[in-house]
Amino acid sequence: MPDIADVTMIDLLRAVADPIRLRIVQTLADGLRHGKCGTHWDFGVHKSTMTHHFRILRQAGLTRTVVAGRTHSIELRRDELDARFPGLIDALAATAGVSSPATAHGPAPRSG
Amino acid sequence: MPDIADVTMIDLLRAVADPIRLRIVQTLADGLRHGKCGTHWDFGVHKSTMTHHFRILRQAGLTRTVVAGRTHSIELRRDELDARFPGLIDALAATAGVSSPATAHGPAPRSG
DNA sequence: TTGACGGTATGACGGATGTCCAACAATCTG
DNA sequence: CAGATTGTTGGACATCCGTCATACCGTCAA
Repeated sequence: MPDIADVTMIDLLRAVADPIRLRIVQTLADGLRHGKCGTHWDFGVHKSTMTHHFRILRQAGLTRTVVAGRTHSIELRRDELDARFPGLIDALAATAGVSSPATAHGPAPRSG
Repeated sequence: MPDIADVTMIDLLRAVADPIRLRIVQTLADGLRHGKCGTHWDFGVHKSTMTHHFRILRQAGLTRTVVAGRTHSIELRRDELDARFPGLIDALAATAGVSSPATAHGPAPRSG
């Protein structure tokens, strides 16, 4: 896990410029710890592929890994990232890329 | 140039996840129009390589090209981008990735 | 028309990237 | 110990990406 001062914006952007990894970061943006278990992340890719993505995120300085027994969990390095790249995580976690744009008729927000 | 509604966050992130293109976007963040002329952008790469990067940015929905005679200029689609991805351009344009992180103090706020 | 300038289009090439597979390691359970 | 669970490591492979070189096109100036 790199020192946050050594993390460049390019490192960070390259890490999140992948559909799977962006989804992971957006999920982790809730501030909670999430397991690496395949049951939680169902992207339809192989187990080792997920390991690969988790490694990219960690090496990019985005996440921290917590090992407990035989289960591993990851969490965003939120405070450090917010200090180094103000507003970036918030912007990435925004639902703009997930929800449908105004013109398209996506799933109605179901106000209830 | 794609409709802003068709632009995904992944498109956008892939476009800026390159040193040259991120610098271009950060420069364009001043809201002004900048020429594509090689004299303005000296990245030490070939002319056609710059054309390639400009194309990526345009196809990703980040920039707009204005042709005047034999000179081409580009500008950020700032308003549309801010509406679709709130805070993202601001976060990318921040100097965090440019200034030196060595001290970890960040740029002095210069109260003046 | 000829030439210079600004930029694009196309093809080629080496390196990076995402994916799978098989093997391995560490931990809990019996 | 044996077995199951969780995750990593390494290799292999196809694809994508950034770069260059060349050729080409449109505009302005003689």
